[in-house]
Parts: sequence; structure tokens; C-alpha cells
Amino acid sequence: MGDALPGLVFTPIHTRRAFEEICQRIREQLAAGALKPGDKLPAERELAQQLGVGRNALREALRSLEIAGIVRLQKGVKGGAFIDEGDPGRMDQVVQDMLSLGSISIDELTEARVHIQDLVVRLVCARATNADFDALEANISHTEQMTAAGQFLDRVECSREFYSLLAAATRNQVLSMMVHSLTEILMKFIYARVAAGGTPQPRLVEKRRDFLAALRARDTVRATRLMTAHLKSVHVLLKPAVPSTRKST
Amino acid sequence: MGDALPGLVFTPIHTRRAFEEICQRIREQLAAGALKPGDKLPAERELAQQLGVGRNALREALRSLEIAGIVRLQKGVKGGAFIDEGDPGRMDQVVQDMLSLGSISIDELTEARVHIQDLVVRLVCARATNADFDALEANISHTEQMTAAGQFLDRVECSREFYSLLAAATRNQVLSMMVHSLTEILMKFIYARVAAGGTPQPRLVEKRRDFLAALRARDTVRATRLMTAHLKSVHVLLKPAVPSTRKST
DNA sequence: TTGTTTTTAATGGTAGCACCATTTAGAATA
DNA sequence: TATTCTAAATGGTGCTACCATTAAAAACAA
Repeated sequence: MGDALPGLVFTPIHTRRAFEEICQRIREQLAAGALKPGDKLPAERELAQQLGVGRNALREALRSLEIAGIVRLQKGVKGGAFIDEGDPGRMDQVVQDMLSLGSISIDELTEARVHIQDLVVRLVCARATNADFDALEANISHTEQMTAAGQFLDRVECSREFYSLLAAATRNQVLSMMVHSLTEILMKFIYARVAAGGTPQPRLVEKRRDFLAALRARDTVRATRLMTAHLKSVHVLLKPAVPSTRKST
Repeated sequence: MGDALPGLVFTPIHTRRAFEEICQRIREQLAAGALKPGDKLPAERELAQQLGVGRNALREALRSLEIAGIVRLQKGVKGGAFIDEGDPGRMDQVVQDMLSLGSISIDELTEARVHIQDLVVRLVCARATNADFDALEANISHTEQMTAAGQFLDRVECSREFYSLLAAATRNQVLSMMVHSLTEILMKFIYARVAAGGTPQPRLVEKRRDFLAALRARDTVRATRLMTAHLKSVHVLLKPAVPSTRKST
């Protein structure tokens, strides 16, 4: 055979696998509006036949769409694959995976959290309603009870809810999802630390009440300063708890 | 039969499916450090036997892990499932899906983008090196060429790169991922708009040079102001392009 | 008729097999 | 020594069979 022609480059032929093709088609119909939450896809056997693929390939596609929160699979007659409304918690898993794989570090997480939470607080100061404040107040009261009862693990759950309530008050689900993904993963470390008998955050309720007062007064500067200071104090406690997540290959 | 005992509540029995169990185990070993990037899992047939499940179930698990960027599947002898390093682009898909499903709106995306990009700019002002500035400078020059040549679609690609370079200069991959996920999705709309013959952003190169000058001068106030103004001008152009993504059920 | 129980059919969940395409190592060959 | 051929391992896919679950429909009892 002759030598290869110089300068000829071939773009790599990425043999599309069946399940990829299927996922793409579903997503296209979704983006185009042909499919929307609540719709029901044909049964596996039937859809596989329509698409001209085996049930295996179709199931792999449905599985990945289910993980993505796009479809919900229900068993039984009248079951099937229903278009779902998405899973905000999916971003949590993304961040968790990236951390487990060592592609991001705890430091990057905490830094991003401090900054984005600061942004959240500013938006909350501008937008929160009295109902939001009351919800936060109730959460703090609950936290106070847990503290008094010495139930520090439950108190960690209160903190989770606190940040969720705060994020919800931004009225922006994108920001809410993002800050949630950062908070959740760090809360896991805090939970583990507390479960192991670590020293619980002192004066937590007091700090929360100060912070809420600043929110109610729409005092953005004070609120953001309190939040940032609190997060930094939490994060330094967290540092020694980080497992060996080195970023080398 | 007698009546149900009052007050008795049963937690829902979530019949764990085989693939869920498998995914969880892999992730646990990952978080514990027992598995790390580069490691190779046993072959499908063998691993299925070890786990006492069918090859189908195992493949569904591997498939979802592959989508998550955790494993990479290679064909052929010496192939198999290798632990990967994660896919930063996965967050893009999450945001895209949530938008397609109508769980988030374009408005929420643009608002989050403005605020987080503001945060990015502030970090860049504080941390960017001359190498970062030079890379941005080169990108702007390229943008200038594309503008002069009237290749506006290529210019959109330049914009993509511009924001990526900017995000990389924060030295925080978490923020980088997040802002990337927001930018990418809006870039798709911009690309479609330009491809449809829409009016390209006027004075883009000039604005970029102004902005870069502010960055080089570490003038945070001016840089953030320029960026915010630019994004808002882009986003208003974008508004009529949004498809029917209503949030009702 | 009305309420309850049983039956039945549809559907996802899983196992197992066969075969194909790809890929690499190693053997065979020039 | 270099090339070509062969073989084996592995993921990709299709197919069948069977199980567990579910809700509708039918059968039954009051």
C-alpha cells in the first residue's frame, strides 16, 4: 500500500452507542417542547421496538435519564416512564463526585461557598418577606431546643434547613441549587465531625439571632459580615477533617 | 382482619434496585479512597459474578457511573471500566436539563450569571497573573479577526473561550464549573440567534479591551461594572429568544 | 346495590445466553 | 527485523424467560 497522504486528518469517528442516540432524542424532544413533565413514554418493550433497538440498550438510556431526574420509572400496569420535573439534588451529586475523584478540593468548595453565600445574603436582604423571616425564626427556635437537649446531630439538620430557607428566600432556584450543593457536602463533614464527638459550634443560636436581626433590618453590610465570619469559623474547624483528597493523578 | 393500629407509621420500603446498590458501593469505595482515578474495575462478566448480579444490572450501574464521569469504559482486550477524573461539563447538563424541564427559568439563569460572574471578576482582579491577561488579550485579538472577517459564529466561540479563560483565572474550579454551566447554556441561545441572522453585539472587541484594561489595573469596581453592564445588555437581547419554558405543572 | 376479595394483565427488574465489533497481545511469516 | 495474521478478552447489543409489583377488572359476598 502507498504511504498515507500527508496533511490528511480524519476527525475521530465516535461510534454513537444506541443508548446515547436514544438519550439525545428524548432530550431534543424535551428541549423542543414535544415532551413535558407528566407525559408518558411508551412501554419499554414497545419503545424498544419502535426505535429498532434491544430492550437492554433502551433500558440503559432510560436509566441514565432517570438518574438525571428527567424520567421516573414506575412499575406495574399503568406504569411506565413518565417525564419528571428534574431533581435539584442532582447538582449535589455532581459536586460530591468531583470531590471524591479529587478533581476539586475542600478549599475550593469552602471558598466558593463563602462567596456565593455572601451573594445569597445580599439577595435575601433585598427580597426576603416577613414569611421568610418567620420561617428562619422558627428554625432558630428549633435549633435552640436541640441545643438545650444536647441533640447536636439534630442540630446539624437544623443548620441544613437554615441554609435551605435562606437560599429559598433569594427567589432564585439556580442560586439555590448551587449554594445547596456546596452546603450539603460540607454539612456531611460537619455531621461526621459532630457524630464523632467533636466540639459543637458554640453560641450558634446567638449568632443566628444576630444574623436574622441584621436581615430584618435589611442591613446588608452587617448581615454579610456576620455570615462570612461564621462560615469561615466553621470552615477552619472543618479543615483537619478532610480526607486524603489529593489532586495528583 | 383487625383495624390498623393508630400511630403506627412505617418508613417506606424503598426496594433498592441492584444497580443502585452497585453504584453506591463504587461511590463509597471512591469516597473512602479505596478506588482512585486510573484504577481498573474487573471485567463486566467477572464483576457481575462477584457481585452476584446479572450482567444487565451491572451494566446499568456502569452506565450511570459513566454518565457521571466516574468511570470510562474501553472496549477490546485490556479494556474495561477505568476510574476517571470526573467531568466538569456534567454540571452543564444538569442546568440544561432543569431548564428543558421548566424547573428553572431563563431569568433565574441570567440573574445568577450576572451575580456569579461579578464574583468571578472580583476574584480575577485579585488573583490573575500576567499569563492570564495575555491569554485574554490573545482571545480578544482573535475575536477582532473574526469580527473583521464577519465570521460571527466563530466569534461566539471566542466568547465561550473568553469566559472560560476568565473563570480559570479565579483559580477555583468549583466557581469555574458553576459559571461555565450558566455561560454555556446562554451561549447556545446566542449562537442560535446569531446563526439565525440576528444582530451581533456591537463594539464587542472595544468593550472587551476596556474590560481587560480594568482587570490589568486591578480596578475591581470598574471591571465589575463593565462586566455587569455587558451581561445585562446581552441578556436583554436574549429575552425574546426564550422558548416556551413555562413553570406550571 | 354496595363493598370486598380475587383474578388477571401490563410493566419494570433481573438473569442468562449468544453474537458482534473492537482492540491488543502474541504467534506466524516474509 | 519488520510485517501480517491469529486469537483472546472485552464492551455493545439483541433476545428470551421469568419474577415482583401494580392497578384495573372480574368475581364474590353482604
